[in-house]
Amino acid sequence: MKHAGFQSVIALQAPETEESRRTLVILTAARLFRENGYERTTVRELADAVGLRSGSLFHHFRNKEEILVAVMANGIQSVIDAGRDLMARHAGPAARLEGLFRLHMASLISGVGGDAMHAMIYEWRSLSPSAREGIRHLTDQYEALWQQAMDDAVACGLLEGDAAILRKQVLGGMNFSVAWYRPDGRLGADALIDAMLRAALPELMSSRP
Amino acid sequence: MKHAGFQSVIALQAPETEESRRTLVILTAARLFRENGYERTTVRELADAVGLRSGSLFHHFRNKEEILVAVMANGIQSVIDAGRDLMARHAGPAARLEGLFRLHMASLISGVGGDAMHAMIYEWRSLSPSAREGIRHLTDQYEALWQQAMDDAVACGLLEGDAAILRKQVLGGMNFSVAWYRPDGRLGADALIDAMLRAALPELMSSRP
DNA sequence: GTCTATACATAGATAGAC
DNA sequence: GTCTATCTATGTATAGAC
Repeated sequence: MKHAGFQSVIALQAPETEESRRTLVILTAARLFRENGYERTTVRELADAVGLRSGSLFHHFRNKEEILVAVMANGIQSVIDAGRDLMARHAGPAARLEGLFRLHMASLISGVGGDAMHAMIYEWRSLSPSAREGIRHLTDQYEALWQQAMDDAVACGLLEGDAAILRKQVLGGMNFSVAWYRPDGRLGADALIDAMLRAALPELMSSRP
Repeated sequence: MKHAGFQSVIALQAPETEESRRTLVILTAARLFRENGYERTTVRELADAVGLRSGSLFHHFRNKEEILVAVMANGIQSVIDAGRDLMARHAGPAARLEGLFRLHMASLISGVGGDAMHAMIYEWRSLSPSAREGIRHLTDQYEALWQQAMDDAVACGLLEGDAAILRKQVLGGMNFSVAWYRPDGRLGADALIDAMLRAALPELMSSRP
């Protein structure tokens, strides 16, 4: 089969910039990693899924690990950005905590963001020590947002206990939902987020119906 | 290097039954899977770690997946057994919930049980559909224990909300601790379990110091 | 920037001697 | 029950033409 000719036609219709092609690979990789896991996803499968031959991937990425790093960095960075925006728009500890919670759950459930979060949760052991350090730097920033919100909530009496452990428990409970939540199950996305919020942080909801 | 002679000496000192050798492989595999992940652990590494040549493993297990299944089934079964024993010894919803919580955390933190739990959490996607079904049958039994305790706690007013979601949130928060807990960190094992219990189920602790 | 072709390593698994 | 030896397949990554 001739692939070059096919590619030319596509190029005429929608010229791909270097950046958009790279992004397509990253988003597709995130989806495949979620479906089959990083180790069981081959570069050939990924190449097929984006309409390339396997060798061509290595023009965009030095190796397979660099793709995983890009998937993770891409995903966590967008949640950090949204989280900072949220912290800037809301002042009270209750509103901030609830906002971060809903943002995190929405990221996990949504297709694009969820794929990247899934990789963050399940595939970090496949990173080399140096790559792990780079991703760690990003997750630290995200956790700092949560830590601040938790500290404020404890300081004003909204929550009780060890703020760091509370943060771990709440985030862990959310993250694990990627292992069991099914969009076609008993709860839809919105109902799930509400129910999870009530379960994890009932203090936030006690003044509501 | 001659291996047969070495094996003979060992056999004279400590004759290994079929069962104990199989158990050694399972426990060693659990540890290696935790350290390096199932996909990145080779049958050669596992064989080396138990003092065998790679081909010999396939006398005890049909294939690599069967080892993973044995690791998981072994681990979850021991927690189920301990959980049922606990439910039989305690009657009240509060004592049962706290008991299940401490049992689960202790299993996660302990070396042997923790390795198997780690595999349950991280490697279930490496199972074939049929193997996944078999393991699912076991996890269903374990979750049923929790569901019963949660239902009772909600029924008697100890907890509020959706019992199934509460269970998912609490178990998820615990399970995720394998990703961040370090025994040499700020909290020792006992302090961690107490802090996690306060964070996840503060209702159980409100009547205590 | 993509393709074709392939190098090179390593994986899981098997056969048969002992 | 374990070893030695090996098959076979599949993986990542590279080289060079276009």
